[in-house]
Amino acid sequence: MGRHIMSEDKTTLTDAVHDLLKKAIIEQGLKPGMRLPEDTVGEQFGVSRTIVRHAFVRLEHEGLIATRRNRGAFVAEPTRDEAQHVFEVRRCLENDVIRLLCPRMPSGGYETLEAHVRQEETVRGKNGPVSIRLAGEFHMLLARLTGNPVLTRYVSEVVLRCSLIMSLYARTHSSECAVDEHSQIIEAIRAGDATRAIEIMEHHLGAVAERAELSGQTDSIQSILSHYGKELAQ
Amino acid sequence: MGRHIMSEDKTTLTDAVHDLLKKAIIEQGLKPGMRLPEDTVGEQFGVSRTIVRHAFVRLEHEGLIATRRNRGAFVAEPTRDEAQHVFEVRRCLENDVIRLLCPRMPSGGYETLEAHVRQEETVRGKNGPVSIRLAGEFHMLLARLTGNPVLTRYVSEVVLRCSLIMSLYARTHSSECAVDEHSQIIEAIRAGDATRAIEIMEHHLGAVAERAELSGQTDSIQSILSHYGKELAQ
DNA sequence: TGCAAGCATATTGTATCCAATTGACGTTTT
DNA sequence: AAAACGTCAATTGGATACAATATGCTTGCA
Repeated sequence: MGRHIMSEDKTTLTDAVHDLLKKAIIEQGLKPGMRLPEDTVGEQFGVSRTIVRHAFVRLEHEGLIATRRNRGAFVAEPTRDEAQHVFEVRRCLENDVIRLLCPRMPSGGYETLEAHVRQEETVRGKNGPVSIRLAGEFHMLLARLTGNPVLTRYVSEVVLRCSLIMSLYARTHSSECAVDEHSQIIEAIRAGDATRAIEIMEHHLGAVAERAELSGQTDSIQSILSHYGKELAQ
Repeated sequence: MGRHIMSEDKTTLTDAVHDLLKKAIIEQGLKPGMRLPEDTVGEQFGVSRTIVRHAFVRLEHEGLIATRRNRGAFVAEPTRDEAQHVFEVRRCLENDVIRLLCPRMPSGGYETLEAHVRQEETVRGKNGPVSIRLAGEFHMLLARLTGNPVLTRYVSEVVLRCSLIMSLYARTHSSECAVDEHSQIIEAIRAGDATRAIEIMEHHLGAVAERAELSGQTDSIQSILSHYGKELAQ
């Protein structure tokens, strides 16, 4: 049956539904490939299909769902190739963030970052989902400190898409980010050493991408079909 | 009255309306700040408000329009600060493109680029709108050659937003891009000299941004209100 | 005559309704 | 019995209808 969502009408219904679905996808409540019927979602949240549809448009633009004409919406299920593209852009953008940040870290920026890292350390190992979320937020925070909302949005988008990708391809979720590398990045930026910060960042993200098994294989027909080999093998 | 748009139903109505509005905004048929009533647009294209609304969601996400609750949609009118943020991201992304492209320009890439530059040269000076469009497309083409669709989309978005910004703030449109610098960038990439290519690109985009008068002033309250001073002055 | 409050209109936000496409199941035919 | 065809339920694409909010104008009052 469901009831209305918005506690206060500061935002529109579409925004509310969008945010909830986004959260559900990131937290893997909704798994990649899962179908999202419009009226099911609408009933669940107590809104009409119109609203759900609008939310879908935005989610698709953000790469979190895919829609197929007359077939509806599905939680995005990026191929390995697509995943690699997202990771590549993430590396580019995060390096850009470092370059911008080195000469103009705002006052209080380091304190904010260190506070965040401390928070990450306290939950390390314990609460899996929370530590994954915090790891992502570290990178978004870094972007936000550049003071550039356009860049911040792009970074957020790719970081979130990476979360989705990891949930698809990662062998182990192993907290997704090494917390101590976050500290090292902060220190390198504080020292004004962009080159070193980028080096660490590259290693940091490279480790994540590798864990996702994106490096070796490609999306060849063979690699796809290999998963189905057993059913045909006699 | 208006008739239906889609010649063939390869795409959805929303896509068609979205593309038309996008084109109209970029070509300055729709000028920044202009109001976009839903039913007016709908009647014009022969579709219902539902479709227009969906198109608006995407256009807003792309930063080409701004919507205010219960007040409708307007063609985006970025402030100088916002404009500067867009330009900054554009510089970052285009430099990233160069870094990626240097070690892996696809075969036939240089030929495609040179053909494009030749095309730019033939219309140089003559057809203003066309040469502006071609200049933008050079940068999108460069991005596309990386083979990364995610990066290509982001570059396209900021390039288009820059067009909008130039139409707002540029003193002279002066073709917006120096064609010979495009050639120089190609040559630097061909030589594998990313540093030099980035240097030229920075100068290239810096010149564009300067023409937009973004460098000096900021968006302080004073600078905004100064435009209205006369009306109150006795 | 100038300002404010209230009504009227226009436009947006949301829900419902109709048409068109899809996928599945059952039937028929070879 | 297997394959192809046709019908049917379910769901999406799109339009219309209704409710809520903002804007503009008129009118009343100081």
